[in-house]
Amino acid sequence: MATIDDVARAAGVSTSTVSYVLSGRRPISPETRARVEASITELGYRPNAGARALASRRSKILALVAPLRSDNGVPVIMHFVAGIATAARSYDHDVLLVTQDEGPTGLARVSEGAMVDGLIVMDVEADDQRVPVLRKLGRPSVLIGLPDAPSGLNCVDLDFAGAGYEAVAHLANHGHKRVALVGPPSAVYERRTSFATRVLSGFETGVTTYDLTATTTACELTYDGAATAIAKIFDAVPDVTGLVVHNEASLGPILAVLRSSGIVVPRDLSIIAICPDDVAVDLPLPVTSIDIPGEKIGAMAVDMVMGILDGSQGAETRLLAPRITDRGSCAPPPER
Amino acid sequence: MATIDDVARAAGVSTSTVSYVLSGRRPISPETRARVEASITELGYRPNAGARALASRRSKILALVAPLRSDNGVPVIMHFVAGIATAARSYDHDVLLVTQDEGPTGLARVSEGAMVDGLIVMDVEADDQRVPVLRKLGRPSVLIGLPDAPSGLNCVDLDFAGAGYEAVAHLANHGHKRVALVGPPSAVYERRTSFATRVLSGFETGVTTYDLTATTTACELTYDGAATAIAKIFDAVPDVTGLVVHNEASLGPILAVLRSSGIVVPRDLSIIAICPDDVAVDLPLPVTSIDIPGEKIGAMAVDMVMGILDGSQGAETRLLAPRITDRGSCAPPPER
DNA sequence: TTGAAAGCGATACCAA
DNA sequence: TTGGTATCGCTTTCAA
Repeated sequence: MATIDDVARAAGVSTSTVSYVLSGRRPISPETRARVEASITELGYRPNAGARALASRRSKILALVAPLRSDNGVPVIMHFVAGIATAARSYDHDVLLVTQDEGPTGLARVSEGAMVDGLIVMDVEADDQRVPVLRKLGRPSVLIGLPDAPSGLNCVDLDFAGAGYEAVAHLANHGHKRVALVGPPSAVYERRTSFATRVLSGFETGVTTYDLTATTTACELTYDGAATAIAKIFDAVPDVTGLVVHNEASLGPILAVLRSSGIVVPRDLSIIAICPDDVAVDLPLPVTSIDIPGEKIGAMAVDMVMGILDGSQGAETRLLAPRITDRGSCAPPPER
Repeated sequence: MATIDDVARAAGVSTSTVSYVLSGRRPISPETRARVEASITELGYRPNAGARALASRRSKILALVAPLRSDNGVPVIMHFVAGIATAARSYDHDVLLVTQDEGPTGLARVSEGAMVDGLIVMDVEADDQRVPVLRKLGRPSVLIGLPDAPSGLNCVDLDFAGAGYEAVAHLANHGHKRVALVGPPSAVYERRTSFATRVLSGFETGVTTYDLTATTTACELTYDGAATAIAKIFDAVPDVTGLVVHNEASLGPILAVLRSSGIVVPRDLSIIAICPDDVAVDLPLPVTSIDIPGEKIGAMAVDMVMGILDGSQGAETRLLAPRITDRGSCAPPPER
């Protein structure tokens, strides 16, 4: 490969001039710039990433710590990753994938070796082990999610508590008195995954506010799991009329279970989901839902990291307001 | 951060000695090694990735070009990515995520800048634009999939043609005479995505070999899509008795459509799927399937890249033999 | 507006 | 078994 010196020689200028043409950090005369750019294309020159990182102390790489397990919506993860990857490229950065199961060690590894300029951490738990590590590292980082003690850290996410609340409110406003929450698999709760517990608390706030009768249950990602969850709910609140489903993967199975039980949506039971819009649409019956805008949140996370990197932004937490799209799966409860 | 010189000073040895302790490329006396290692832990030293990459011409990073769209199984992609990320770590390498939609440019960018040591490319098309680019780059690379002209390149994948064939054979051996293939969405065929066309051709070979009546159809990833596909099939081959489903996302919807049409599996219709095992299990009715072992294939891809990197391996293509797991969704066809 | 040269922090060759 | 040092390819300060 051609080096920056090759380019300089070919263009008849100094090395530094080529560097400045590339970075734009100082004015270059149009003629010089043209000659340099010509040589660059001619030689097919591409700066060496390692050398650049060494000299500039910037790798132009962001670490993304993503959960590659699938005990909880896979599509939604994809949306986040896609949003992050795309946004990173728009800042001329790349994304290094660090798997969740490397744990806190993974963060230290890529950060301390100066392999990455910043970190984005998904699937945050309430008492996340990585939070203290992140603080120590002192590198720009953004959490997607909301740990118990987010002070000094940057967080971005959907306002899941708000989403839980609004879902209940939506049902209550339709006149429902008995509602239930179908959440993610129990493992997600056991990890105290931030978004799961936040939806739960928002749901409970709503239930109290509107003075409803309610029950909640986890839901495993199998058809059996969906059937069990539904059975549990009807057991706990026999004449339940409204369902909040925060479990994209189980949405299809749940609808199937309901139909085969002769329960008609929304005549007998209203449903509102918290899931990506496309998931809510691609069902036998479109479901009213609160969108989880993964791509947007991912892009925001990148924006925030870049903001910290260029010093234009301090620690903050951004929670996106929940937005309901009515698809007709909620109606007034049946007369008793 | 501490540098290698800091460590050398602290341990009272030369820089090169520290380097050799780290790399193990030359014998070091136990005492020296101990002192150096002590200093390393004490200082919390971590080699600078950029400096190391520059000097050694090895970044210890592999590029993974993955499709972040979702017009075809998302879980299966996750499996591949997980397998690749995990295997890469076992070789002390990291994974840089390059999105599909950067196209051939993305490959050149990370490769020519020496950002990565090797590339793994997923979602390969028959006449993939990236194949010639890959050849030019001259960097170790492995395709997951099989392009039309794979010569000189390294490929690894499930033998999808074999899978298509074996699926048909499985049905034929149960006595079926009229079968159908439900494939991925039409967009996947239009891109001439390698795995889709290979299953198709294997299916057709099987049909010819066993002298069956058959039809094939794409299937969009919505419930409507599943219903349409089923309707089409029964339209083309009214008394079809065996189904090969190569579309993990539609498996659930298809089963739902069948049930609501009063078609009982496997009494009226036998089904064999080509999908990851876990998908075949987590259905209202477990389905006999040919596994797509994403993690394993991903790990093999990494093994191959590493093999090329250390010169122990040349260009080759590895196709994993299809393996059927019987879950009882295939039975002899109903008497007419 | 441009050039010269001193780093950046490792690796690995040449000596001893 | 160990040390000294040139080198990797770029950025950026200092000078002109």
